[in-house]
Formats: sequence, C-alpha cells, structure tokens
Amino acid sequence: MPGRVGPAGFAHHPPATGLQPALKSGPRRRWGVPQFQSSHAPRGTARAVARRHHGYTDSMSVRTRVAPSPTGDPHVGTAYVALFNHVFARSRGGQFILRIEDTDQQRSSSASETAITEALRWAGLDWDEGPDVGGEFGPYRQSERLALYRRHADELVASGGAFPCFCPRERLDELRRRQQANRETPRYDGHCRNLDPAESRDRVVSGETHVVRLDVPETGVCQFSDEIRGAIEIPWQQVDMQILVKSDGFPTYHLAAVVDDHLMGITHILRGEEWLSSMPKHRLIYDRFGWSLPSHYHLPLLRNADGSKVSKRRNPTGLNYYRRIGYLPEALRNYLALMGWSMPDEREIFSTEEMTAAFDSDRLTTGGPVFDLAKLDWLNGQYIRSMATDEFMRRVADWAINRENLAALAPLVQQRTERLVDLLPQVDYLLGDRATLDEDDFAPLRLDADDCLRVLDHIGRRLDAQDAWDRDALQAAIRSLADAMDIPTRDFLAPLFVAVAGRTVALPLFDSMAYLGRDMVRSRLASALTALGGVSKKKAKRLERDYADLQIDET
RNA sequence: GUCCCCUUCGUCUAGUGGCCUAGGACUCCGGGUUUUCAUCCCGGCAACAGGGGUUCGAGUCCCCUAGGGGACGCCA
Repeated sequence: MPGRVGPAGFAHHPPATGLQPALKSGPRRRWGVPQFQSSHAPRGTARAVARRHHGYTDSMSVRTRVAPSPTGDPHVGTAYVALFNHVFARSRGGQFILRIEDTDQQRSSSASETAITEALRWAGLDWDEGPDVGGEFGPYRQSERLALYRRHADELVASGGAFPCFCPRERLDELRRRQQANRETPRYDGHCRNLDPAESRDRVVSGETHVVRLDVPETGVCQFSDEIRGAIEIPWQQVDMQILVKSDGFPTYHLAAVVDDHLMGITHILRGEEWLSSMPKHRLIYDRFGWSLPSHYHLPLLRNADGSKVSKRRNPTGLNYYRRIGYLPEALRNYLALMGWSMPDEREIFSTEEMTAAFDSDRLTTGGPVFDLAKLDWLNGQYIRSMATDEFMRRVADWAINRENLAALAPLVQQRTERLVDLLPQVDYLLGDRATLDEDDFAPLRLDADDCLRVLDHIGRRLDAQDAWDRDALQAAIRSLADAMDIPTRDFLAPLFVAVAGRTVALPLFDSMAYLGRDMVRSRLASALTALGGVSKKKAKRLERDYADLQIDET
C-alpha cells in the first residue's frame, strides 16, 4: 500500500520510484487499511522513552516537526500546524521537533525567532528537539546547516538531478513576461540545462555567479498521495525547474526542507495545504537521493470570513493578539483542534491531552475552516468559568494585573493622578478593550471621515513595515508619515487617538501603542477602519497606490 | 490563464450506501431561574452547490458543471 504508513513506520515503504501505478482514487476510507490502534492504547510513555535511546536505527519512532520561518510575528497558522504535529507525534509515542527555516537572509531575524519560540511555548506546544533545547539531530536552525545543503546540492548536480544555472535576472524576467503574454504557465525554459556539463563545471569553478536548479521531467505525471485526500496526480509539465540553491549559496525551502526532514528522521509531515502543489518537486528530490518519502498530510488552510486564506488585514493572525487580549492557551488549542478535526464522540470541549489520547488522523477534514472568533469566545468562557477561583486569580495575574505590568504603566499615570481612583479610567483602554467605535466618534475631528480613513489606512501600512516597536521608533515612523502626507501632526494624530484609545484625550499615544503591542494596535486600526465605513477592494487598491506614491523620509 | 485541492445550517462540524423525517455546537431569536447583569436551563430558525449516472436504495460511489481556495518567486 504505497504511501500509507502502518504501525511499523516509514521503513516499510516500497522503494520510491515515482512511477508506481496510480493508487485507487477515492477517499482514503475505502482503501481498507487497518486502523492504527493508537487511540485506544495507553500513552506508553515508558516505551517512547526507551525508543528514543535507539536513535537513528529505530524505525518505529514517529517524528514530526513544525518549521516556521523567522520573518515576522508569530502567526496563528503556525500554532495550528504545530498543534497537529505535536498531537500526532505524541499520540504515537514519538517526538515533535521545532526547526527554524531561516534561509531567507534578507527577511530572517533572531528577534522574530525568539518571538515565535516564546509564543509557541505560551501556546503550550512544547517540542522535544529544537534550537533552544538541542537534540541529537541538530543543529535545528537551517542557517547553521549550510554545508549539508551544499553537499547534497553538489551530489544532485553530479548525478544529473540538478544543474547550475547562470541566467541573469533580466533574462528570467523577460522570459516570464513573454510567457505570461502568451498565457503560458511561467516556467524556466531549460536554457542552462542544455549547457555542456564540462563548460558549466568550469564556469562554476571559476566563481561565476549561479544558482542550482532542479531538473524536471518534460512529460508524464507525478503521482503521490496525501493521507487525508488520497491519490493525486500532477503533470510534470506544470512543475518548474525550481531553484534549489540561491546565488548567495543559501538553499531554498524545497531543498532545505527535504534534506532536513530526511536527515532528522521525520516520518510524517503535517503542513498547510499551500504546499500541495510543491509535492512533485519534493518527491523528485526524495527519489533522486533514493530516500523514502515521509507520509504527507496537507491540513486545510485557515480562512477569513470571505473564504480567502487567513490574513492579518482581515483577522487577528498574530498569536500575541490572543495572548494579550486574554484567551487562554488551552482554549486556543481546543479551538484550533476544532478547525479540521473532531473527537470521535463529538465532544467539543477537550484538552490537548484528551485529543492526543483520542487522535486519529482519519478524522482530519479537508474543507477550509473559517476562523470565526465567536466560538473561541464561548470556549474561552467555558474554560474560565470552570476554573477554581485560585486558578482564575493566578491567570489574571499572569495575564496583566501584576507588578511587572503595572511597572510599565506607572510612569504614564502617576503624574496624572490625584486620587488613586483616577487611575482606572486612564488605563481602561490599555488593560481592557477600547470602546466599540462608530463613525460619530470621528465626527468632531478636524479631518473628515474620508481623510480619517486614509490616514488610518496609511498608518496601518506604515506600521506593518515597522520593525522596532518602541515609543521613539513609533513616533518617528508616524511623524514622517504625517509629513509625507502634509497634514499637521495635531490633526493627523487625532484619528489615531480615537482608533487606539477610543477618545482624543488619553495617555501619550506612542507610549500607549508601545504598551499595547503590534497585534493589538493592528486590530484596533482594523476595527476603526470598519467603523469609518470599511475599505472595499477597489478602495484598498486606490489607497495602496496613494501610499506607494508618498515620499516618506526614512531618516 | 494553467494545474491542483475543496464544497452538509450564517460559522465549526457529525455522517465510512439503508440506523437521515440529516444530528451536535457556536451565533441569532423566544421563554424560564436569578434583586440587575452574566452564568445556567428549555425551546426555535437554519444545510446535503446544481445536473447526470451506478444501485432495490445516494448526503455517502462515479462523471460533468458551477462556485470557492491554493500554487505558478533567487519567500517560506
């Protein structure tokens, strides 16, 4: 049964040829595969530990991973994928690994890596191996594994599975333009594949700038299986000769992930559905190295209310938003578990431990779930109400009402306080949610509603491009925007006050924003925009253009 | 545009050919308990995208159409 993993794990895969007969199509439940009984077996922790000591040689051990790219704020989608990998591994007594995919030198940052690991830890998704905890398959940061990728890329080139490509960007841009004009799928034309191997070796040796591309068959179809969908075929025609090594010597995702998954002994890959169309490339790389293909499960993508892939413009996607606004990690995990999976007994409130004990990948669903916060609110309430009072108090303190947190607020409020009761009304929008807005809240301002909307939209764009999130950096960023838009600071800031604090008189704006954090500010800007009538697709296009035309002084 | 994936109440889902007069949960609406509010309890609205087949029998299997999504980067 190709592609299907039994209890014995990946060692039982047939040799991967890529040319196996098509699997019987239809849903996986008709394949007649015996159900793996993990859901009814005891956790077997002792056995799992014993297995771990066998290391490489023990093919029984299930290993999964989550592999975020440290190029931004911790994303709820990362937690979603991490949850399922975590539960899958633990339900079979295996290991769950965190790997940092920092192969994009321009965009990766260690600040982002730290934020992501902290947020995942807050979410309660701990890992057995990772950059911060070590493990015998390390290092777990791809930027520290470059020699490994280099060696494998060389091997691929030597065996003819990949080739150096010297095409300048201009040629590729031109090629793409022409193909798009002819309504063809943009695809590398194989120019450098046809070079004389000796010549191209010389050019590489002489130090000429180049990338390494995957050689892809011209005809036929690639067959593979997705464990929650069944057999899938994609014509090789559709598959581009993907760059495997960039001109800076760093690998792309496709090479690095495959090499690492193999070397780290990953047996099951649960990842977002967006990777489905990359499967042929990955399968090709596995085959060319003669490696067995792990089982793949492509989880449905979380969606906005309109069905599109969840995005920060339309939804709070930052994990820190959920933390700051006071969702409990266990409630968030419970909610995420409901996105594409269900308990055998249809229970909807359950712990991650209960989920792990009952986990059965056959209960994974395929439709893209809308990330709708109403149900999370209800779930979170259920968790809060069922807590012991002591526990509740502890959680409140963990959340925000504590000494450390008040220390950040004290300098802002002390000079503005005569009686201690004056304190609460000042910090209401910092400790609590700010009032719900409507258009009237903006009416008294100097700018009209249209201008308010434009200002808030542009502030949102400006802040999305803003790395540092402290008072001075925020002030500089927003001042420069006000200058570029040629609006007096006082008038410019008023709608921002309303958006952030719900009123025009409040604690210092940039301190407030620094305190609230990026995710909370973004969500308040978004709801303010909605109060101002919202931004239609057409309007968004125009605003984007207007923003791009601004001459913002970055100094 | 090309390829791939997906499609059950507004939302999350149950459904593995007869147990489906399609079940549960959230939201919403109505009622009850409660000094208010919230909780809690009870009730209600609400779905198999459309069309063909296969079958004694189709939400479930097959095909087509439509709609949605994703991919098509020296991003991951």
